[in-house]
Amino acid sequence: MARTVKGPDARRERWKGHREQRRAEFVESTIAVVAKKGPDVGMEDVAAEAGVSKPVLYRHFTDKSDLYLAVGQRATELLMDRMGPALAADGPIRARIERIVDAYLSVIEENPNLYRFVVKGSFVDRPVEKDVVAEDKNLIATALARILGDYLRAFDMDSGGAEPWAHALVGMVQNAGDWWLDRQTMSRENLSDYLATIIWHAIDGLLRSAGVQADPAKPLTPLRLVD
Amino acid sequence: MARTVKGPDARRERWKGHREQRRAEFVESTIAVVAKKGPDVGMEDVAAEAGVSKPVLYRHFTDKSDLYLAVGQRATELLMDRMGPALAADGPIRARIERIVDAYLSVIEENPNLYRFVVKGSFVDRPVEKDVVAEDKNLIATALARILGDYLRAFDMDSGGAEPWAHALVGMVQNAGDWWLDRQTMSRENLSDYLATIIWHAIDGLLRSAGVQADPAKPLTPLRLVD
DNA sequence: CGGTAAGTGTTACTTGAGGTAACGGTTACT
DNA sequence: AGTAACCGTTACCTCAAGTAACACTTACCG
Repeated sequence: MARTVKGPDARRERWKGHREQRRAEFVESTIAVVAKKGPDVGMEDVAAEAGVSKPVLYRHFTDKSDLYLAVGQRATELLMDRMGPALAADGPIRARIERIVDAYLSVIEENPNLYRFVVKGSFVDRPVEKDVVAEDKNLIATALARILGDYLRAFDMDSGGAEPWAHALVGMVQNAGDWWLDRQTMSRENLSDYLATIIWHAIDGLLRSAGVQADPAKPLTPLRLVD
Repeated sequence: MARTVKGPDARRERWKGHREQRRAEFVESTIAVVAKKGPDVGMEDVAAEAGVSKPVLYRHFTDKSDLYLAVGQRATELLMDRMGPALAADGPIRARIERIVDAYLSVIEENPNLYRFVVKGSFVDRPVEKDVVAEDKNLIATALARILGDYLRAFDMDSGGAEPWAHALVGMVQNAGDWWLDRQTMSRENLSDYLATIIWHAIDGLLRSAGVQADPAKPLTPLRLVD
């Protein structure tokens, strides 16, 4: 008799969630071996770190590009875990900027090899919409652009610059962070302070041209960086 | 009798400068094929574009990394040819900033594939001191840092931020340029204007905190961006 | 005019990393 | 015993970077 009235096949249920967990384990193995050996690790290195052979790896990832993507997504989680509280916190605008910047710098400082691996992964040959680095920058820039745009529109100013300004601000932190990662001629605390200073001046200048005179020692209401 | 009184061997003199010229020709071939086929071209593509076989190419370049370096240096020449006049020109500070930014954006707009090829070349496995993109950014940032530092010191201010601020400003233009290159939702003229605006505000804010109230419609004396 | 310097040409080949074929094994369920 | 979904392995393929090894060309030298 056909078993159509029974539940799902338990042999199938047995493995529920297993593939996702396995994939996550391989991503962690990749992060571990990248930390150890640098951003140029190969699939053989990742497999060895995970204690499997390459065919096993390829059962869970389409190709190396797919692994880059998965690692990039995990790196984004780690970054947002750190930056999220700083983004959500309220307080004096300048201090908030400094905390956000510092959160980012602390992440790239703790695992510079992972940062470089992820950035390198942006150049692997594949559709640009799967570029995690570009996606992350866009995410942050879009949130910034929304806030800047809201402010500018509130004062009947041209908000056309909100988006490029947001991308410019993201570029400030990333490029200064890259330079600092290579040189480390100053402490992270100092760099965060300097970057917060110039970012604040940039934003302050834009607001002043909109007729707003903001106090850096106070919260900027209703400026919100999180949804 | 020994030929020590004669000039150098003409068989040798015949080829004087030839290798440098040949190498330059291969660099131009690379730029041409990259413009046509995109940043992922291989050595076979470059050789075919130059009308030679791969061994000939490898007589002039140590490896692909060496080709990346040579192309990056050529791209830097092209960039400086365009930016040099803008950097050297005097005039109202804000307008100067806009011309410099526009010069840069015009270069990456004219040959985006070359730009991507050069940036991708930064990730080829080799010593970081041969990274032309990092070198170019450092060159510009160092010139900026010198000027900012000079100004800050003239007013007894802490100039420790000059270098990170310079790298931050470079990052502004580069990241906004990358975003614009991918999207192109606005004209280059508009983007240059927006970027000049936020850069001016950032610099103005730094100067104000040093007690300087600069007029964007006037030259900033003795601010010089060229040696 | 043969020898030489410094170039050129070519095909066949090597190397190594990404990726896969093809097999057998394990465990729990039906 | 058959099956689902995982696991293991080695040998192998593919392809782009890079090279070995040969012959040829042109202009100069003695």
